[in-house]
Amino acid sequence: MAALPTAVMSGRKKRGEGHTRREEILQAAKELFLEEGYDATTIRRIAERVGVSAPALYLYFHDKEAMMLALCDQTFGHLIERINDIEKTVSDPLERVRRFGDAYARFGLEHPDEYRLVFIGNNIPESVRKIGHRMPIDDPSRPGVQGALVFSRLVAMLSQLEASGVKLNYPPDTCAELCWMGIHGVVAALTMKPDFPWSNRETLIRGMQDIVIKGILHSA
Amino acid sequence: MAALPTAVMSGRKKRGEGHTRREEILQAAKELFLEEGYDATTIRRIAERVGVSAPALYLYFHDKEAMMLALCDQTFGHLIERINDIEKTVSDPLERVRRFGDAYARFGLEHPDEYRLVFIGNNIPESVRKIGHRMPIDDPSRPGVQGALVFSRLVAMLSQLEASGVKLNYPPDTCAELCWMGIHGVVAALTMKPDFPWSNRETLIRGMQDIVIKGILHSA
DNA sequence: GGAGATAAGTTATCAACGATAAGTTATCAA
DNA sequence: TTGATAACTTATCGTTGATAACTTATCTCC
Repeated sequence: MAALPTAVMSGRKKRGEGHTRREEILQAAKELFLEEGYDATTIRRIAERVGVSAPALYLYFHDKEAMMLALCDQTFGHLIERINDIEKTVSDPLERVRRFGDAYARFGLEHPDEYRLVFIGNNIPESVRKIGHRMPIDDPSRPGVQGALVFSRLVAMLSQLEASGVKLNYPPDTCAELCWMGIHGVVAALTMKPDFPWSNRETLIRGMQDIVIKGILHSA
Repeated sequence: MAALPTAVMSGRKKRGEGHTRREEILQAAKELFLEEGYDATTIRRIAERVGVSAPALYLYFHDKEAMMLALCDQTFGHLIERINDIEKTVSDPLERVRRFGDAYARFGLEHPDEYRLVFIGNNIPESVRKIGHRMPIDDPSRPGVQGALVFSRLVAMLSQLEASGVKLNYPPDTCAELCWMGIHGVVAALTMKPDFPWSNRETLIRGMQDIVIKGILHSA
């Protein structure tokens, strides 16, 4: 925040500065989503925190879900960066998969709300989606796809693992599904039932990691 | 008073017959939950299908969630019966665990909505629960606990497995958590993202089954 | 067989929600 | 100065889950 002298009392934005308001909305929405959860956060409360009226939010987002999806993409972008780092710094294909699982699990536990929306909740009633909205049907950034992108990276890693000569018990995509489902099970359980007396987190992450890797590797 | 079409001629219940109405509500709610999902099902639609006014439902249930929980307990009761059957007919402790996982996965896939509510969704905003309701705070049947009960059966099975002399890589409850998380990951993924091009269901169930069992057994 | 008592249900209504329509005001280019 | 329009606001809609307060049918008891 450099030279922004004006007070927090956010007045109307200047002509080309709409994107600034958009980011303010995202910031407020993120705070509220994390503080109180997605369902408990209302459009009106977000607007109040930003300092505008509730309908103003619809100038920048198609609906409430679009705000969450934009936040998800933003957050999952960070996970993808970590995956990129792993692929840059780790050469051993099996170790890559390990590091992926570790990064994935920790990421999910650190961002439970985003994780829930992309990989668990996904309340999309979808039944009948309203038309005639003010926003263009598709944001060019196509929010909400980063989650699937993460999964595809795991598939790629396992394909490379097989290509490197390691024998697998299943095709690479099936292996990826099984690995992902195992780690996802850990993340989902810990984030959705945080009050249950689970065993130690590290033990569970490490344990599932060992289990799925041992399980997909063809060992006699 | 105009005579309504006799299609839904459910008159008022006699004095002691309230429980009949309660079951009618449960039946209608179950149909609608399965047809359209939990969120998309409204109190008014349930009441309409039963043939009573919406507030009448609150004579028998504390709120909407209580209806779903009652249905969950009912449905999970069937799963518990199957677990009982397994324990009666299968003596080998390891085979019991296998059969448990198989029964569990199939059950989850056959009852996705109930499964979601108990093991996934659990939307409990919980922030501030209303008081001063008409229903007693606790139904004596204590709905919503059957899901946890299922898990405890798995813990028991793994304790018995260890007691039978089989060496495990982790304490029995940790093993149970890992087994459950793995199978849960399969069920959760398949039910929450049914349109994703997953591998063959049977392969995934069987695969995860093999993986977690191999993973918890201490084998040099 | 009337008189309460009360189970079973109704109508009317609430506040809150997401979302839209239509009008208003500030900003900028010409 | 003007006219287009980006950036808003106010007013309102239809639904939702849930309550309060009133009504009606059924039962028991004298």
